[in-house]
This record gives sequence, C-alpha cells and structure tokens, in this order.
Amino acid sequence: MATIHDVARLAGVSTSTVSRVLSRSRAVHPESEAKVLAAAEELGYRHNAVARALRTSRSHTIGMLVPQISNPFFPALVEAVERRLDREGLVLFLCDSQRDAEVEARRLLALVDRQVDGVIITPFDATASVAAVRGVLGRLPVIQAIRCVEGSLTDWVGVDDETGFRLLVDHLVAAGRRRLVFVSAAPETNSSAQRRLDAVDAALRAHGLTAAQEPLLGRFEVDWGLDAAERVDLSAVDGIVCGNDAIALGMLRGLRRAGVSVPGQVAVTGFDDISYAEISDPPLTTVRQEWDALADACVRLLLHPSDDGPRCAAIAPTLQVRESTPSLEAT
Amino acid sequence: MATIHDVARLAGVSTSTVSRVLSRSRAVHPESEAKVLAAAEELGYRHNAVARALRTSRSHTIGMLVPQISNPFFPALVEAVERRLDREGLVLFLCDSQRDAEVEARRLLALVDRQVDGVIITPFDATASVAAVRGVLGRLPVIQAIRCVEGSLTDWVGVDDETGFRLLVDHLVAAGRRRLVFVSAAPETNSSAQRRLDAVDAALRAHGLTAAQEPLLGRFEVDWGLDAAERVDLSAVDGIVCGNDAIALGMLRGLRRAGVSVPGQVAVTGFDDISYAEISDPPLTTVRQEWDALADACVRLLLHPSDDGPRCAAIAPTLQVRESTPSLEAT
DNA sequence: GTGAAAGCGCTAACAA
DNA sequence: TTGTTAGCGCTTTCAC
Repeated sequence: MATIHDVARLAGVSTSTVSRVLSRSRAVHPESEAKVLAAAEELGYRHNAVARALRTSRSHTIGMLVPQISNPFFPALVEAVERRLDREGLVLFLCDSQRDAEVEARRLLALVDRQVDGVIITPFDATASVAAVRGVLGRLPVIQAIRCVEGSLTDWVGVDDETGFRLLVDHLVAAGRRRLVFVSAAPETNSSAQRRLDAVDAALRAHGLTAAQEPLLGRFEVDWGLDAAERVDLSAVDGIVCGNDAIALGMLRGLRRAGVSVPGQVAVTGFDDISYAEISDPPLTTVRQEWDALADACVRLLLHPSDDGPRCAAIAPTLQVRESTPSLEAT
Repeated sequence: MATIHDVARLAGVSTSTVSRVLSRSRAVHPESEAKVLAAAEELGYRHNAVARALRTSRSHTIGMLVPQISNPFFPALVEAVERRLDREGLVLFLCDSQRDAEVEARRLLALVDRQVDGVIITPFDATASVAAVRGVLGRLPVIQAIRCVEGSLTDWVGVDDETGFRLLVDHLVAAGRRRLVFVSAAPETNSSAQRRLDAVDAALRAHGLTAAQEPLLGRFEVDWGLDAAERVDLSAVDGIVCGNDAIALGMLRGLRRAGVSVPGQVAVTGFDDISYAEISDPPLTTVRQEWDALADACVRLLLHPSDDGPRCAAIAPTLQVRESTPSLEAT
C-alpha cells in the first residue's frame, strides 16, 4: 500500500503538505494541492486509519453493542443509527453480547481498545451489566439505549413507555374494552420491563380502571406469549395488553390454537411494531417506535456529552391500529 | 491510560520485556514476568489495540458486511459467525450496506482502512457490487457469504439450494402434491435467486414433473408473497414452493385473506426457517439453515486462504416439516 | 533472557 | 504556505 511518503515523493512536497491536503486541516497552496491529489490518485493512495487513530486518538468509528441482534427489535434501531452516523462521517461497528455479561464486558473492552469514539450500548441485564458499563466509564462517551443498568451511570435514550401504553389503553377503552390484563416480562433485571409495568398501571388509573387480572409476567418472548395464552382468564378479560410484539405474536397464536376469536372475544395489543406485526393473523395493533428519532437522540447525546449529570431522552411512539383490536365504528 | 512504558518503569524492566510478557511472544524469566504482570494489574494496564495493529498490521478483528440486517435471514448468520470467531479470539465488527452499492463500497473500504484481518461480505447485488468487491481484492482475505457477485472473485460459502429444494419437493410429492408452482425472486441480479430457480427445476425433473404454472418471480419479500397469492392459479396448483420464508409468510397471509385453506387446498413451503416461520398460521414447513455449519465454513475459508482459485462451500439445509404441508399419514 | 533502538503511517508543533 | 522533527504505543530485530 502506498503511504503518505510515497505520495509526498511523487508530488515533490513534504509529508506534512500531503497530510494537510488529505485531511483538509490547513490551507495549502492550490498548486501543491493539485499535485498531491494527482499523486494520491495515481498511486491509489488510501488513508491508513489505524495510524491516524494512533496519532489523533480518534477513529471516526462508533461502537454499538446489542444483547441479541436476532431479537427483531434491534435491527431497525441499528439501521437507523447507522444511517444517522453516516451523515456525520462516522462508521458504525456493531457487536452482539449474546445476552451474556462476560461476553458483553469483553466486547465493550474490545471496542474501547480499538479506540472507537463512542459507544452505544443496550445492556442486557440491569444488574449483571453494571460492571461492564462501569469498566469503560470515563474512557470515552457512552450512552445506553433502550434499556439501562441500575444507578443511571450514563445518558439514556429509549422509548417513552408511558405514552405508548397510554395510547394503547386509550384505544382499547375507546373500543369498549375495559377488562384488561397486562402480559409482559418480569421486571427483576430488565429496566424496560419495570417501566412498562408502571406505564400500564398509570394508563389504567387514568381511566379509573383496575386490571381485570393480575399481570402475567414472564419474558419478552414469543414462547412466553404462547404460554400466557393459557393463563389468561378469558371469562374476566376482553383485552390483552402485551409488553411487546413478540409476546403479542405468541399470544395471538396461542389464542387461535385455543379457538378464541381476536378481536371478537378478546383484543390484543403489542408494542414496538416489529416487521412481523403487520403480517400476523390478525395483523397486530401496536405502537410504532420512532426509529429515526431514537437514532437521532442516541447520536446527539453521544456526540455532545454534557457534564451536568446523566440525561434522558424518552421518545414517544405512535399508535398503529390494525385488526387485533376492534375498529371504533364497530362498538 | 497507562502505557507499556508505565508498566516497564513500575516493574523495573524494559518495554521489550513487558511486551514479551503481555503478548507471550517469547520466553521471559518467571520473575520478570511476575513483576510485569503485577505492575500491569496495579496500573489497570490495557493493550492499545490501535498501536499494536499499526505495528503488526493485524487487528484481530474481522469485518462483516450484510445488505440489510433487518432482513431476518442475517441475524442468525451473524450470531453464529460471531460465536465462531470468538473461539479464535477474533472480534466481529458488523456493518450494513443498506442495499446500496455506494454505501457498500464505502463500508468495505472503511473496514479495510481499519485493517481488519478479513472480511465476510454478502454482496447485495450480483453486478452492482462487483466494483466494491474488486476494490478490496488482494488487500486482505475476503469471502462472500450466501450471495456472490459475478465472476467468482473470491471463496464463497452459502446454502446448498439444490439439496434444500429437493427435500421440499420430495416432501410435497410424498404428500401427494404434484401440481407445483415456484414463487420466488427474479434472478437478474441476485445469485441466490438464480440458483434457487435452477434447483427447483432440477427437483421437479427428478420426479418427472413439470411445473403446474410458470414460476412467479418478484422479490424475496413478504409483500411479493402477498401479491403472488393473487396470481397463483388455484385451479391448477396444489403446492406452492416459495423461494424463501418471507415470500411464504406473505403467501400464507394472502391465501388466508382469500379464504384458501392451507394445506387442505394448497400446500405452502418456505426456505430458511427464520424465526417467524414457527409462529405463522399455519406454522411453515421449510428448510432450516445450518447456521453453525455456515459460520464454520466462513471462518475456515477466511482464516485459511488458498492459492488454488476460488473455493465453494455449499451447506445443505435440513427439512423442517410443520403444518403448512399435509402430514404424510393423511394422504 | 534482556535492553536499546528503529519504525509501523500518520499528524501537529514549531520554525522558517 | 511549507518543511523538519518528534512522537502516538507498540513490536521486533539486533546485540549483548
């Protein structure tokens, strides 16, 4: 590979001049500039990003760490963040922590070791991930996305669960459903699960309602939705609010298997609007994440750190009505 | 951050000795080793991977570039590759080319510039991606996964489509379905589409069958399956072989909307076994990718380049029978 | 087994 | 505006 020296020699200037031209760091005589550009072109010169990073301590790279890329929630976020960073001339390197604290810590260090300019992490567990996050604090800008570990260590960007569930509950109530149950994940070590539980409580209270059945709390997964379908008290419930789309999709499948009509007998709602929400049967009423707004907030907070303690950006999702809830005219 | 010099000073040895201990590159007196380790520990020393990469031209990092991570096919592959690389002490940095040749080329260069030790790429288009792949050829090990560009430029790892569709067609025929139609993607610029078209042809021929209807060729997407549902000649067809699961899922939805019973009136098969194949209604009979075997082959070829021209590794998938095809007893 | 010294490719004072 | 020079933090001859 051609180096800056080769270019300098061919252009008949010093390496500094080449560097200045190539990194536009300072004005250079147009003539020299032209010679440098021509020489670089001729040699097929490419910046050595590693050398540059060593020298400047900046890599123009942002690391992102998600717990499990096969969770269909994350790809949409990753794509939005990537597009957003592209506009800043930054490239995104994505890593997967495999929902394992040890892997998560290693990946995080690997990213830091390679001098990424910042990290966006979705910690997989509110307590098990604390050490990993702590381990890189202060060494580079870090923000947490979607979930967060205990103790508000960093800025956080996530979903405005309160608004989301209020939209959903409002919609169900407007459709005449008031006997609701919440099926979600156990809040123990997942910050989203806790927030969503609170959000549904608040939304019910706003209508002067109480839950028709104690919340069914398992995991944010299809299988749990499937299981939970058998635990819903169908004699007491006419609306099932699920903690996310995966649960709702499993629920839909479980209800169908049991011969329960949706939304006739019971309405079902999801949360996130992952791609399969649209083609489930019936298509799922849910709340759509504003991926671009989430990505925007992530990048903004990451690139403009503040000293005034951790900031939060909760992005409100929007209602996406489909056929798993009754249409309003029908009531 | 502590550097190797700090460690050397504290340990009372030279930087070379520290380097040798920390990179296990040569035997060092046990006593010096202990001192170095203690000093490193005390200072919280961490390797500067950038400096090391500059010096050695190795980054212990592999780049992977997929066309669109939100295509549910890729996360499973990415996860398998990541786990596999982990075992080699390599970290995977994933990039997304957004199905755009220009972005793809830039990402590829970004990866190369950062001196990754190898790249696994799924080119998004058989012709539009040629330039990007060519541009990095010879600069580092490159393999193509799943799809490939024209002209067999590099090693390739992918799915054994022939075996896959043979399994599916055998299964349909065994279930008494012989009036089959293939619904897939137009083969123009997608190497998988071409191979799958050929594979289905071969599978039909092996049974002395001809297609009940000309193949319906669109895109590898849910929407196309939905559209195609209206174009299937239901009077002539009793089995619909789809080019991938996304199409099949759309097809299922389209057929249900049209009141067609599956598999009673018509059977439907997919290809890939993405996670939602299991919870569609009815659950989709498909062919399951052997993700670990695919990942294994990717890593093996990448890490052991050969000079004898491009190699191919086609990994056979396995049949996954669910309810979108008749059970064999029923026939 | 160990240390001194050179240098990976680049940028940024500093001096001219 | 340009060149000289020193180093970013590390590895690796080479000499001892």
